[in-house]
Amino acid sequence: MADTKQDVLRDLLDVLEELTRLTTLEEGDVQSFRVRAYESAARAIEGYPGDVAKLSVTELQKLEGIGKSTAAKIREYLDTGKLAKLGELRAKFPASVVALLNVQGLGPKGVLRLRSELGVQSLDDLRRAVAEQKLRGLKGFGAKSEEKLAHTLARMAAQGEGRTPISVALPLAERIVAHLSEVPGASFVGYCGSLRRFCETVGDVDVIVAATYAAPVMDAMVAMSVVDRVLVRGDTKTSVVTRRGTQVDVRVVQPEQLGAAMLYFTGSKAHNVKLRQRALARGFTLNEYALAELETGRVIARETEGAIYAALGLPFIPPVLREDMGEIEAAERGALPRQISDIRGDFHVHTTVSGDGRSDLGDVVAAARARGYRVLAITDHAEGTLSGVGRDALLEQRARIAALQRELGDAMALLHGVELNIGADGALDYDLEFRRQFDFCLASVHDHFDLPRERQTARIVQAMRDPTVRMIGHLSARMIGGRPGIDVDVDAIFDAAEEHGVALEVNGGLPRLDVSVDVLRRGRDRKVTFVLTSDAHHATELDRVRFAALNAERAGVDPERVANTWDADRLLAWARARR
DNA sequence: GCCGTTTTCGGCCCGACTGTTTTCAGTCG
Repeated sequence: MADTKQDVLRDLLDVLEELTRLTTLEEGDVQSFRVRAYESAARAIEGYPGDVAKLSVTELQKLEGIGKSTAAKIREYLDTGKLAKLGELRAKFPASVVALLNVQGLGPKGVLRLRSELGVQSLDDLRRAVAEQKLRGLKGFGAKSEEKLAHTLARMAAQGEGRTPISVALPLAERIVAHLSEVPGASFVGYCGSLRRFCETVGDVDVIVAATYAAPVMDAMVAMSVVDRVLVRGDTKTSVVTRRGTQVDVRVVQPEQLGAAMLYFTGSKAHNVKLRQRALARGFTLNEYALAELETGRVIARETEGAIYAALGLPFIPPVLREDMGEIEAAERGALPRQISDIRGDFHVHTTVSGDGRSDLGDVVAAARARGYRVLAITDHAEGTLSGVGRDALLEQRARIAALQRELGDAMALLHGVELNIGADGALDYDLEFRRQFDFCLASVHDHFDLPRERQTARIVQAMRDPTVRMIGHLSARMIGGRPGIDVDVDAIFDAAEEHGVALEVNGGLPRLDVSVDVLRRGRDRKVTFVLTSDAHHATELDRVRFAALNAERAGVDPERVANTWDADRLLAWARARR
């Protein structure tokens, strides 16, 4: 099977990333302008909604951040599948040397010195050199940095070099925020960083505290039971590592500087750099304390993010968009994507009828009512999965739902749905006649994750052809930080979704966030309907639909494409439609 | 390597913390 658009894009981004890392070593500087140029080129490619492979050198150069040289390299790679420059650099720096850049605390300068002075060519070499205490004699290193590296290497060996999945980071952050909020004098506590931007994995958790005195906050942080080790303990910044191995940075700022600090620590770095350049062009300078006049130092804005954006001539830009993928330019034009609000229903919810559901039907319905929903589809597992059930249990549930509907009246429409399992060859549970009796069917993959792309794509498209299927659940079936997604041709899925009028789920479960932001970005200009769901297995988990909304907003999906935001009549008509 | 309301050359965002320093380089975000 020929490479699809997504393969080409992924490969191209990989090439640019490798080029960036190799150039970092070549130049011995992460801040090298060449390095930064490659980084911004990658962002431009990532944010381009169309098919990059179709762009000529001239057209590529029109994308911001891509100039003559990088455009030519991109075209060279797309046309020949190779990049001469990359070959040169690979010859100079073997992959095992490049991997040393992953060691926290070790930058390009350190890597180059270790290599030239001690002949360190790999992580194993480094471990040996550290064990033999060879680093302490080296210029620029000492006993203390050697000890630190030993710690870092041990940590890497124990848990891999992985970033922390959002499903771990977000609850951790919320716990820390709650704890630090108790400290007297802390007027605001919140998390920032990539977590606030809702990235799927985070390198660390950034917590920001507004307080006049820092010491009590820092004391409270290092005293938390989740803390394993303290890395840094300064006046404004403290860094710890949790027992699970997640780094947490806590910064204390003066209350009046909160806006500037939030902006700064939320990032992304690229977004911040753009804002500072914008500030300079207006005779201002922007740092984590304030937006101020360059000449006089007079403070222009600092208390809120909104005030700083306003002073830079921009509307507030939601954190999830701050990736320097065109959001500043869009903000300038007044063309930021619309926010997703007024979610009127959920279409993927489990009850105790599923083996893995933990809340009774009545509790789930009450929770949905409390959220002001107008539509709720109950979708327990069909018999095709381990947690699934047979026909009798579902018929019993149907009767209960009918009874509950009589109590509810017009307040909320209850749909008796089911989550069908998509078999290896696309077969669905039960038979067509039985499936037709449901108000709402979604179909998802729960097994056979290793099939080749053609078969994965074919099985899902086959399921989409079934006249009862209204929505495909968690398309990739990935678990962030755990199981990789299945290999599927996303463009073919979009085509089938358009052809058959089948929606794609935006699953709000943090381990899933499926479809991913990448898929959402690529689908936002297609005529595909997306549906936000909680995939709740407990009544309290209905709230996860907000994560689905954040993911869709990250991708800049227009609310019109999101069925949940439609008015109740349209939404209900869509859910009940038959082919 | 990119880019142009001071520029096609000469700039390119900003600060904290650490360790090895005795005034600063490296790393990080």
